[in-house]
Amino acid sequence: MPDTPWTPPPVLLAVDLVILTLRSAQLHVLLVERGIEPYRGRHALPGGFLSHADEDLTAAARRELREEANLDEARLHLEQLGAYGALGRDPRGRVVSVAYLAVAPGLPEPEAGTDAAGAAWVPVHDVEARHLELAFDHRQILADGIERARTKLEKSSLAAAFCGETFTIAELQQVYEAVWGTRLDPRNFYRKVRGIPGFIVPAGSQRRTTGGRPAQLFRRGPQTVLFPPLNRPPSQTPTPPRTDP
Amino acid sequence: MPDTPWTPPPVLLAVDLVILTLRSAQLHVLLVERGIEPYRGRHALPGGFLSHADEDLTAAARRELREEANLDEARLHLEQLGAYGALGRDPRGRVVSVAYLAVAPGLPEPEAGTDAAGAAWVPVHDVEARHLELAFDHRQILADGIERARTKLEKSSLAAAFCGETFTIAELQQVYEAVWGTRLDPRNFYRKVRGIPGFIVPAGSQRRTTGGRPAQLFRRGPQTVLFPPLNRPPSQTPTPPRTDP
DNA sequence: CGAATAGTGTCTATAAGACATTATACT
DNA sequence: AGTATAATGTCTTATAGACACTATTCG
Repeated sequence: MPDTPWTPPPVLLAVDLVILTLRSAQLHVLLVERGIEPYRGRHALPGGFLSHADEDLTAAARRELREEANLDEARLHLEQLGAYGALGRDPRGRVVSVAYLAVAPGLPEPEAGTDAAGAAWVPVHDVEARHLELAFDHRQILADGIERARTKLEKSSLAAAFCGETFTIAELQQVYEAVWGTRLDPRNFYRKVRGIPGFIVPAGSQRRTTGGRPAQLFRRGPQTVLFPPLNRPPSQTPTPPRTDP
Repeated sequence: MPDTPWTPPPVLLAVDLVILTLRSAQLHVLLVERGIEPYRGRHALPGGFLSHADEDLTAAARRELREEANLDEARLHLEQLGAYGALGRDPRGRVVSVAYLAVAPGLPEPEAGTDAAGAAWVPVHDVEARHLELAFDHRQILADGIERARTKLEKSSLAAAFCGETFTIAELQQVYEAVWGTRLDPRNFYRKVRGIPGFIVPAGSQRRTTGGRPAQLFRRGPQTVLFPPLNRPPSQTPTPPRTDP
């Protein structure tokens, strides 16, 4: 253990975003097409390097959210997924990525002519089924982000982040069904959701019509921790949690 | 969006470890006393900078585990907690720490004269109750590590990592009680644990005596995902999950 | 024997899942 | 009326929690 004046090796830090949303009852992720090498032409998660040494990790994530996805940073959920630092993950050299999970309410297609040009919402199924290959280790990062969302639906109010300011119970159910990939009984779901104190609160007795009886509108309540939890039905292929990126 | 040949700012990467174990039915964490500034004399999580640019994050964590804690890397649980990159967290400059959670079976005091000299097992309660202040943002990292352990006990076989190769049901129960900070009914616990397929398997009909009827010994089974889960009893102070480091 | 710890059983309250019915809008 | 969606109710079954008892070692 030498006492030499030794300087730790600098490493390049990047930020990558898994931005999830619901579009026509399907879970989508925002992907960009890479314009430069490496992986030119390949789809990738939006992200980039820290812009300057005094930029916070979260600030960098929010900046990418704004620049690459044209998303309002304020009104969406953002949490860290973890750091990805495997050796060969970036052919350019030693790059460690800190991945973030963002959840946004259903939004229109990213507009051409904006900074978000080249970005597009892609059904996550297309990636999971390997119809679409991603750059770097982004397939793994996306899988981790989806898995995080799946587990957090159970005990947190994350589902509301997929919805707008107000929403119906049926819309909320669609979130659970799309993210979990299961069908839920509307009657049991209704009873369960309304039985969780502080999860959702009636928003005036508004209504919204699509041909049947108008539905009550709700907004998210003060409670972020759900109790009792909404348990995900056991599936045939339980996704085992990843030990380490 | 300029096209100038711009180089992203390099950042120093460190690794910090939350090493948890059980000593006399109390949850302990391994802390070192800092010998140099900043925070000289203060207790801190074991950790350090990446030793060279070609070192994996996980490899660095394992190296610190070996050097600072003198722990056998092979036989313990290790998982990433996340990256901590707040701006003022290290007075020396721009340092981002990737934190890892390690769980070890009950072990003797770190021996003086080894690399682990200066390290000591400290009851986590002493830190939580602010009887002991930690360096940097290590109090937060520790809190996150404990919270991670608490949640993972429910649906993963992490509890077995606190035990030795073989263990009794009562020992396993002590793990849950110490980490969750609750009392559990031995009879219900026994029934529940044995009812989870693949969690624990009888290890020969060994025994171990402390004055009463000898207990069956078990070892961890093949199943890492627990179903049905062991639910943590609702507490008065539910720890809300942290959004972002 | 009595003390101490291990293991098993039984009852009850509560929650989950399946399923039927009523309510309120639309064309 | 007929159709579509929302909301509520009932029944059955599984699970969680409280609690009593038997079993096997020790001194």
